[in-house]
Amino acid sequence: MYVQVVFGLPLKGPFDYQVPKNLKEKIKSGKRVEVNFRNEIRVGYIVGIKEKTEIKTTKSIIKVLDEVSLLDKHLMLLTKRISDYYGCYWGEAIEAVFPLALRKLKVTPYLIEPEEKKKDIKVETILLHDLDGRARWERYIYYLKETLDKGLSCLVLFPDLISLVRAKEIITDKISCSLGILHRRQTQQLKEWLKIKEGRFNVVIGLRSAILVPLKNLGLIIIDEEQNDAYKQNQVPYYHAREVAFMRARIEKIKLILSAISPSLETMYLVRKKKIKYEVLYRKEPYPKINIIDLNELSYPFRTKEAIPFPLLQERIISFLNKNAKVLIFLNRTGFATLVSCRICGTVLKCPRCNVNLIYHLKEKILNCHYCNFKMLPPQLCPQCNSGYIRYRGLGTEKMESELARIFPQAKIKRLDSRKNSQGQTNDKEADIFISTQSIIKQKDKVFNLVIVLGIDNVLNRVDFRSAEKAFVLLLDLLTLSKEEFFILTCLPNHYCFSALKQNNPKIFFDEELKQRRQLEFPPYRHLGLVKIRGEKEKRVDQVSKLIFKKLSKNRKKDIKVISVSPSWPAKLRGKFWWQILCSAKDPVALSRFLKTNLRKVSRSGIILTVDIDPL
DNA sequence: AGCACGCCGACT
DNA sequence: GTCGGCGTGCTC
Repeated sequence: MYVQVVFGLPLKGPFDYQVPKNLKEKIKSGKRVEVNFRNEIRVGYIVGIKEKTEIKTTKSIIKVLDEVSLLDKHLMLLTKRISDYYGCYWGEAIEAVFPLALRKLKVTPYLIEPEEKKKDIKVETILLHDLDGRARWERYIYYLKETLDKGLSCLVLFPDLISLVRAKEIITDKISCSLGILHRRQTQQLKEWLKIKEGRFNVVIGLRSAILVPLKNLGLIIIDEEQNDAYKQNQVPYYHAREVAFMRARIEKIKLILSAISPSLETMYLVRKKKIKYEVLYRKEPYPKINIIDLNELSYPFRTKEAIPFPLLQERIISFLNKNAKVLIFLNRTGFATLVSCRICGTVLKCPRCNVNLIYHLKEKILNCHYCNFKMLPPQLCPQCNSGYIRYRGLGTEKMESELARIFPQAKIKRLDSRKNSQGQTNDKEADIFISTQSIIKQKDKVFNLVIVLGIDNVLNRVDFRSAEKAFVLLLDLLTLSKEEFFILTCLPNHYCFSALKQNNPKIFFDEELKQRRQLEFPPYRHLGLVKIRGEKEKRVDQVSKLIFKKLSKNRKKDIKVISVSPSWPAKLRGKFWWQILCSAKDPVALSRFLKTNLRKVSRSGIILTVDIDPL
């Protein structure tokens, strides 16, 4: 008797191992085994059992690590699908299911598992378009109760810890159930995971990786804020939890609910094709008055990016301050100055490892790289020409804070930085003017009478086909935090993002954006595959990238497009040079298969290659 | 991924 | 002659 074993390594397998007589009873697909692989003791995952093998010299299994199979047939199939879709190896996808402790040689005890129940569920996918921002919970509770009443269990995913903590409170308060919580940073992760495996919970909530929990008798999956980038895994297997949720719902034949204030184009496309149901939850409170300010019409100093056009807004801010109302100034850039340069020779201070502009932070009095976190003291003299005239230009939230303090000395001003926000601290409710970056959006309990959006053009002007989508998500999120008045300052006042917002009609945005995506043949009409090439030697990375591009172009099959080869942004990161090759196809499985077979034989010394299907 | 094997240039 | 960079192939 032999078992087929895969490993959490980029290897095509499976590998056959002999089963000693005394272990035969314990063998089951989905259990982990201790084996010798290349003279190393490793954890392997059993994916099959067979009587014979063509391999001449097989080794024996050393130990079976689990008393019960940790991957049932549903999860086994799911990991296979993930590996086909994202072009990783099966073992890598299987490993993503396990908490860190179980990827090592840790023994698990005998667990009593729940019996399989018959599922009496309407198999469907629904998008809840939550324009209110808070209305979704009523629907969540309805669907959760419906599923629990049928004796089935539910899995609910949230994009970040703040939402997860809030969800725990709401569910504990509104629903009688046994609630399990799973995320990668918790201390009791293994314990909780094994409890879930034992069927001790009928509702499990978690972050991205929870989409792979071994929860039996699943009847419902909910993905909260489905458009959130946090659902995309940024390491192998690069999966997106929403996509995996579709796969899992299909395998388990269950209900899937997606929700968003501003849904992803991928999901909206499925709504338009009538593949999923669409339910709009309209805003309960009246909409704020929306003002789009055209910066082109302002006189010189206020038109530039680094000046704050407060003369224009001063009167509005003061009138709100007089009402004792709350003001939010949104600016998506932390730090004080975003451009530090020499007044004499023009040299801009850049990160030595990433070659991007260093940001000056006033509080810590340091220059900081926002990509690799490199830190240095600001030089007194220009490193290029030795002059003593260093200029601090560009606007960050810190400079905004000091400017506001100068203009509105009577107001209490609070700057919310992402570190504080992610801790979930909310003891700063008493300020008049809040200054914040993107991190404010997670704080659904905060509401502002006046919201002023600055620097949205930085998002719109990014070289990224999703830039409009990202800007629109941001604006709709901010709109749900806004009560009375909403200002956007932009040099692009005619952008369809703003028209859709102003007319309270997201359809305008989705129509235009989908039209453009169709013309460009970009997602959601096709799937992208991004090959990233990185290495220490700039010239070599450049050459290899172009070589791979040529090879891919030559070998490409019908339906597959090999679009471009170019340096990434940033082109240099942590001392390594980065290039990328972009490909697209209708069928993601064909795309990853094509890339896998063609990249296997490419020379790779001094070069690291990664493939990301559906990159964000 | 890591490691061994084997090919070819350059150099104590 | 051999040291070593790097392409190729294998791991049950």
